[in-house]
Formats: sequence, C-alpha cells, structure tokens
Amino acid sequence: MRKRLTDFRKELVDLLDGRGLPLNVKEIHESAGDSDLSTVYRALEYLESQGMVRSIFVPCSCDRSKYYYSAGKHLHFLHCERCHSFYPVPCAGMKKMEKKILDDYRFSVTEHVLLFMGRCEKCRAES
Amino acid sequence: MRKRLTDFRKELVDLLDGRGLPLNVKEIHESAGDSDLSTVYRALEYLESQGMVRSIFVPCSCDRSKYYYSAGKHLHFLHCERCHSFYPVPCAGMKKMEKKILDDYRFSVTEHVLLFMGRCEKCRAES
DNA sequence: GAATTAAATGCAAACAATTCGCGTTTTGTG
DNA sequence: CACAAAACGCGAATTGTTTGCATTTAATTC
Ligand SMILES: [Mn+2]
Ligand SMILES: [Mn+2]
Ligand SMILES: [Zn+2]
Ligand SMILES: [Zn+2]
Repeated sequence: MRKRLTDFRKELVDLLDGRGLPLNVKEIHESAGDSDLSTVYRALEYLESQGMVRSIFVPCSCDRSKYYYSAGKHLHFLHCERCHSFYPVPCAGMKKMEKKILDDYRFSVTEHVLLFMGRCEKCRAES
Repeated sequence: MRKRLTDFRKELVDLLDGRGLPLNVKEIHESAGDSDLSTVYRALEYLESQGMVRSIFVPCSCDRSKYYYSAGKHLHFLHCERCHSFYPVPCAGMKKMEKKILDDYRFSVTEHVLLFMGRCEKCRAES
C-alpha cells in the first residue's frame, strides 16, 4: 500500500495554508483537531517529503523548535527579534543567484531558505 | 564583573574561523580541547550574543542540531542533500533586498540567513 | 461486499539535544 | 591579598523528537 494523504494530513495542509505563516509543532498540534503529537510529527514528515510543506528553524531566542509552513506559495519570512512575529514576503531575485551558483560552483540548487531577522514596524515605533 | 571572552571561548572562535564551515555542537565539543559539553553550550551562547558567531539550522534529514559558524566573514552556505557537505559562498545582492524590505514593509533587517539546498558537483557526477 | 493487507493512529517508552542548579575554580578589581 | 563575579564541571532535569507495538482505518482484490 502507498503512503496516504489522509484527512488529517489534508487538514494540516489547510491549517498551514490558512495561516500563511510558519507554525511550530506545538502550535500545529493545538490548532489541529485532536490527535497524538506523534501523529502530527509523522504527518509533517510525510507532507514535507511530498513537498507540500516546508520547514525552517529560526536563529532567535524565542523558540528553538522547527517551524512548518505551506509550500503552496514559496515565500521568505521576516522575523522580528523583539515581538517574534513572522511576516511573509514574496520570493524575488533568487533565480539569478541560483544560476550564478550553478555556474560558479556547479552546485544545482533545488531549494533555498531565506530568513531576515530584524525589527518590525510596530516594534520600531515602540522603542 | 563583566562577561568574559575566556581562552576557551577564543579557542572556539579560532576553531570556527579556521574551518570556515558550520559545525554542530558535537563536532565543536570534540574538536575543542577537553571541556564539558555545557561549557561549550554556554560559550556558544555567549559568542552568539556578542555577534562573534552565528547559527543556522539545516532543513535536511542529516542532522537536526544547530550549526555554528564564525561571524568573521558573513557567508551563505550551500548544503548538499546527498553528501551533506557545506560549501561557503560569499554574500551578494542582499543589500538591495534589505532596502526593499525596509521600503515595502518598514521592517529593518539586522541579519539574514540564506541557505541553498541541492546537489554538489561531486554528487551530481556520481549519480 | 467480505477478506486481505498495508499504512495510519494513539499511547507509552526511548532518545537526543539543550538547559539548569550548584559546588568549585578562575579571574579581574581594588 | 581580599573580595566579588563569572566560568567551569558535573549531574540532573527539561524539552523536542522518534520509535515500538497493539489497534484502527482504508485501499485493493476476490
Ligand atoms: Mn525564495
Ligand atoms: Mn548574506
Ligand atoms: Zn516586532
Ligand atoms: Zn554532495
């Protein structure tokens, strides 16, 4: 039998799609209808292997767990180091870089992760 | 008393500087003169807070631990999904993006992490 | 549509990475 | 040298993640 895209797994994709922001496993577990944590982990592993979701880690003190987000629309994220919010931004200008990497290093890029750390508008105003 | 850059901490910086590639805590612990693992963790936390080293996580099956690298020269990394090697590449074209992010989102970027996943030259040849 | 079979799930236990508490040692300051 | 603060080592605790296994669910074949 083939690995399957179960209803629960679809539900996770919808959840991530709806938010449009990275969520960690705990948040996903709490937001998705009741299920075991290990089921969530297995679902995410499956979805990531299918290219339906992607994951990132954030080099910020706020949380040292993995974050998952929908692969539906390829995005980059801004992460505010003060309030720890994520802001999605469209991907732009990467094709050129990947071309250069292929030319210069003969490394063929299949995926990239770009994360910007800094201060969001709100936090810049507040301090 | 002020937090201190001890000899051991300097040694870690030199180690990371010398390698020019991200190392995980276990590798660092093994490479650095004998010391407790918790001392390594505290040293890295200190060095990161001082901006002397940076860390990334890699969305690859090979290892789910944090990687540290010298902040000396700001680099990006290519990570081969087959042999799991890292290749450093110089940072280029990011200033423009950060300017655009400030203009479009009023988010001021202090740091960015850019990682490319894919296949290195060697692995492309071998399969 | 019942039998067959492989994968998914829940639950508990195992692991691995990281953090914490605390007694001891080191180092900077006066 | 005396004192205070930080670093260190060591063990225990915590947290994020994985695994084993019995049970349930669902696709496939008859
Ligand atoms: Mn992108
Ligand atoms: Mn860069
Ligand atoms: Zn903010
Ligand atoms: Zn390779």
